[in-house]
Amino acid sequence: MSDDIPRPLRGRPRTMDPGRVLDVAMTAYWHSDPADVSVNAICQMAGISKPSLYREFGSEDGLSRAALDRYADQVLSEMFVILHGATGLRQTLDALIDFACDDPRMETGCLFYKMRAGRHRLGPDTRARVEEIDAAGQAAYASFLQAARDAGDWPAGLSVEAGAKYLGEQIALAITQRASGEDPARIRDMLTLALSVFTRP
Amino acid sequence: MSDDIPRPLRGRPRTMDPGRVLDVAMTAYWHSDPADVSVNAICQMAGISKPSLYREFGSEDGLSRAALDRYADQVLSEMFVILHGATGLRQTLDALIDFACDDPRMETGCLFYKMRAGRHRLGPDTRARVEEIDAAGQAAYASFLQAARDAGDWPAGLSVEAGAKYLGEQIALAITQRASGEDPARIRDMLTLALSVFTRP
DNA sequence: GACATAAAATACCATATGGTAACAAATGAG
DNA sequence: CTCATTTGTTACCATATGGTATTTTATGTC
Repeated sequence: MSDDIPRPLRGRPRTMDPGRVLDVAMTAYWHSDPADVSVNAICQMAGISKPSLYREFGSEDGLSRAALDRYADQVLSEMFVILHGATGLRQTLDALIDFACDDPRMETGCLFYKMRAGRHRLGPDTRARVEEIDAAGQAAYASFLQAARDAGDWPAGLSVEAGAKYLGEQIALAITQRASGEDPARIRDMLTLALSVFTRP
Repeated sequence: MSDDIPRPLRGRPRTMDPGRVLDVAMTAYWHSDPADVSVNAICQMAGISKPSLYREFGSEDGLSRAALDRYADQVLSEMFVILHGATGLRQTLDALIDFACDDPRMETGCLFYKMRAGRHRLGPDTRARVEEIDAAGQAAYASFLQAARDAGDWPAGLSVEAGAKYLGEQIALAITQRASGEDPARIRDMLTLALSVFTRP
């Protein structure tokens, strides 16, 4: 994944740190909303000029896509860890509830969900990446639920596909509600209620 | 509610029909997204000039607020009818599911939910109205559920308040998913699953 | 020092936005 | 007919956007 760009031998040394710029962009997109953060604003926050940014990322689409990549690596991966290290249905659902409702990083919502909600405003590359992540997430939910089903615990008359979609949407809803300042206890109650369909006869 | 504006005795007769303009605006906001429709575009679609619109509605906030008012009158009222004419828990939930999943008017989503999702982008008046409608909706859900609870059918350990919030959010989710082109059958399955918590022991 | 090279910043472009000043046209009152 | 009144339209404003042509600055090479 690390691009190991060959540093040139001659020329003015670069002062712009792409990683730092990406951190700025990712945080701004994340804590506010991708549609409400302009490239101008990011340049100002990062203390660089616009052409510097455009040389590195090509376009706004390139920047937002790179920011989303970084977010997937640094943040979203944790959710996949929870799913892949699943021990049992109830425990893993509880872990997901804890993550969605209590993890301080999700206090201002999830960048991926924000981008997905406003995907029609994204550039083609970023949108493609959003759909990729969405599919990966759904697959992870599905394989987790399939394992639970194989282990026995499963409500009758529910397909794994439908359950995965449902689970994903309920978690997205909870995190999105956190971003909009809902009462955390209420959110937890609602998510617990929504996911109780998996663990009740 | 009808403003019965006294038509002046003198002056150029008006050709602009505020109702028609509001219909154009409401439909555009509704079928696209409030944040993606400019006043310029609305003027063009309605075939009027910008100052005409601004004389009538004062500002973009005034226009969007008026459009939301009209939407509440013409569309949202139906949902309140379903709730007030509630006959039983199961039947009314089914009616809500039908409305959310099958009503052709919700095929492109719900203007109210779209505005609520992007409320931070709205002007103060429109946002205030959104919150008003939100509270009214929640109250309607609560009184419906309270009646069901009084009638006997109610899961243990669930407050009416929490149930109302949950119900409202699940319906909002379903309608929002319709707007983003999800498979209608899948949406119905998910909403049915979500609302099954009300009707299962 | 002179020069190629790469990165930086300034200053700009076209476009779009919400909003308005200034003016034209259509009516009733005198 | 003249004039006030009301509406409508044209043309404009300041601001912001994504994006770029141009120039300046800092380096290694010769």
